[in-house]
Amino acid sequence: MIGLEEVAKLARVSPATASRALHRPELVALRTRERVEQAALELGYRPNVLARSLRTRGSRTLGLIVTDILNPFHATLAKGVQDAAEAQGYTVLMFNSDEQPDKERRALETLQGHLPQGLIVVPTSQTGDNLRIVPGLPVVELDRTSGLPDAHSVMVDNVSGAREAVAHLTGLGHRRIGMIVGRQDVSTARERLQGYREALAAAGLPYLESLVLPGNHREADGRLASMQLLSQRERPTALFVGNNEMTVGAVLAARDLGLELPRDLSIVGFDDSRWAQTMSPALTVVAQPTYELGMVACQWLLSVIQGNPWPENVRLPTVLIHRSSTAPPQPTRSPAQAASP
Amino acid sequence: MIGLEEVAKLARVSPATASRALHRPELVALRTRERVEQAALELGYRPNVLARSLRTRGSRTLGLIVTDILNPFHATLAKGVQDAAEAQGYTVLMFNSDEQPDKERRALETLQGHLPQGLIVVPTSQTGDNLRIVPGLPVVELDRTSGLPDAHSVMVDNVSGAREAVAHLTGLGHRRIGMIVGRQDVSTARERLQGYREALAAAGLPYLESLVLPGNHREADGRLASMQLLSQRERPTALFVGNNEMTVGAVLAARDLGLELPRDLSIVGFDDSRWAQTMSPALTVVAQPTYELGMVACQWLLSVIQGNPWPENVRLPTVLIHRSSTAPPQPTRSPAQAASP
DNA sequence: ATGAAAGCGCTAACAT
DNA sequence: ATGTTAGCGCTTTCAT
Repeated sequence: MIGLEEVAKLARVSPATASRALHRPELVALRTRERVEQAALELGYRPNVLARSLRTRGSRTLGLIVTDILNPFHATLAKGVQDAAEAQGYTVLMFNSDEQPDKERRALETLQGHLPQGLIVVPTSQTGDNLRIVPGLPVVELDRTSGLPDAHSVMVDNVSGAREAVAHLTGLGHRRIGMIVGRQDVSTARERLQGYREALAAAGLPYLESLVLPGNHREADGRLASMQLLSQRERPTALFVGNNEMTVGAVLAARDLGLELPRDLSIVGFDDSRWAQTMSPALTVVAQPTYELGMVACQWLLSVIQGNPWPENVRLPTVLIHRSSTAPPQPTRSPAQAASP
Repeated sequence: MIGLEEVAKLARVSPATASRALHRPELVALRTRERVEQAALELGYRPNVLARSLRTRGSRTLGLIVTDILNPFHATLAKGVQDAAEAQGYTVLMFNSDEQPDKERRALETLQGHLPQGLIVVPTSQTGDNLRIVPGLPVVELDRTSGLPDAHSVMVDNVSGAREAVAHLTGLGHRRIGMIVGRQDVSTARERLQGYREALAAAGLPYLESLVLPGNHREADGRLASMQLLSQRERPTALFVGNNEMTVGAVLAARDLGLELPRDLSIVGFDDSRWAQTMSPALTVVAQPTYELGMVACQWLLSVIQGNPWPENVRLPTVLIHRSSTAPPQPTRSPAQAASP
């Protein structure tokens, strides 16, 4: 490997000067600087960031922990983070917690050894505890919040997004609206449920526990919960589903039950995706600015690392995209359609 | 930060002994070792991997460059790599080339400073050149090959996968089979085209250039190419599409043209996905062992890093999954159906 | 404006 | 079996 010493020798200066020439140009005479730059170029010099980090205790490295890299939503978040980091010359160490607090802990332990300068994390239920592994590290929580009182977070406005989605359904005339909701120890799930309740209240509809089924954010859970919900004697005419994966499950459940969208059932999902766009019928969804979410979180973190104060927590807006999976409920329903299996 | 020195002090040994106790246990008396371990635990000691790497010139770090992290195929590859690396205590630095040789080059430059011990790369067209940035680094090419004569690669058997797909179509009785093929500077595209030709030949069908349209691996290209292909006077009765993204485009094009699958058109895609599974009709595809691909590549690289010789290049098998988008061609076709727009 | 020297935290000779 | 010493490549005082 080409080291600074070789460069210095070729440029006939000391290693110290060579170092300064390359990243403190103002401290060095123009002519010497040019010589050093020339030498570096000639030798193909690449600074050893490990040595630099060790010395400066600043690694130009950020940690990123997402809960499921296979979920396109998270992949998009990650891309936003990476692009923002790269633009400022930072390297991202990405880990995957798979929603498991234990894997998150291990990721943090590994990460710590790399002396990251900041962390962006999509929290699990134990993030509050786990973060004690990296005391003093600037942390931005992404998409959800761990609930730590001094947490800094970049999220979408889940309450309003959910409210808008459900208001759309009530506006169409639906009065029995089911919800498949995520785990209540995840902040997004709590907030989306709240939006659902608010929209019902605004429409003068009662909140019925029997219409709200929990799922564990995965397709299979969404499918199971939807099956149950749609097999009730008096099944809902519309469904609001709390995340992208479970929405897939809901659509499949409807299909299994022979329900045609939107004639027999309206569905609104949370989070847009190509899948939602290309399904037939195309899905009405609450779209999130996913890429921006990641990018903003990263820019925000970098700004703090560079010494600026923490800004206020950020809430990006969602947009309801009206496609073809929602329609007014059937004016009349034959008993056959309400049959239980 | 807690350093080895603090641990050593608490355990009343020298830093050197503390270091040995923690990762060369056999060189240290059992009792001292226990004292050191205890001390490390008590203080929450985490080794500074930067310092370690600097000293040992071995960073326990691998580079991974994929061409599109938003493509679920690549996300799955990445997960396979990460899981395999983590299992052996290696950290993965992941980058995204977006199919741009230039971004690939920058990724390699950044990576080099981190002293990676190996690299896994999904090559772009310039990877051969770019790899000169990291001379001597063990490299595994994943999914595709750069064409370098001494490249080591982990791929699927594209020729046979494509051949099987097209043979399936000829077996159903199709005689006009179109193909949407990727860029010919990407090895997978070349190989899949070859499989297509072989299957046609085996069925005694001529290879018609007019039935083979190129696309740039993206949905939009697939859609455009399919539109053209399906608007021909005598349009194909079946389509073989060279990758997952373009298959989406092909399905949308068919939909736009009012063609019903599989009655008016059979489609086989390359690479399975949830989208392919949940589309209606569910898509017949050539499935790849994507996760295994990433995992094998990583295990392979690690084995080489640990001093073993390079194994033979690996070709994992594909599996044709027969779903509902393929059927025998219509026995008769009314002129109306073959109309051009 | 430049150089000499020290040291980031760790590990590997080399001693004992 | 353990301690002493040196040095990985870089940056940063402190001199000059």
